[in-house]
Amino acid sequence: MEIKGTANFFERVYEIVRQIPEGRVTSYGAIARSLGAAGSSRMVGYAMRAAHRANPPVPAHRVVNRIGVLSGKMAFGSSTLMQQLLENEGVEVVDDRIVNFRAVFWDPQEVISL
DNA sequence: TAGGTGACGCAGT
DNA sequence: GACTGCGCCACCT
Repeated sequence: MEIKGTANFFERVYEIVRQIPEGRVTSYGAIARSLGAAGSSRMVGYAMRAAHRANPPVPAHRVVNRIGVLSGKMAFGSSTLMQQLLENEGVEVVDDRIVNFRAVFWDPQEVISL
């Protein structure tokens, strides 16, 4: 299914990211698939980089790459800020990588299938 | 107006 | 099983 009401690709990405529960994370690829743009995972990452421009701001720190690495921590201004935010939500992060990534992984399809 | 960039993911070797 | 290269498409300069 596709989300309607959101004309811009970026906003569609933000819509999904905003649905991520606290203490959970997801991957760019998962979001891309949810939007029907499986091959455009890069676009999701690019959208996240500009997430700070979104209104209201999206929890971009809950989005990581497919292996659970905080690839975009730099976009937060501080290399440790992203990790701090995740740990604050109960997500364990070691060496810029999420521990038990599979356990805290949240599939966007879960909401879309509503 | 046109080109380059980019928080990734997958297939092939 | 692990590593490298290519594709993808919207936004920014």
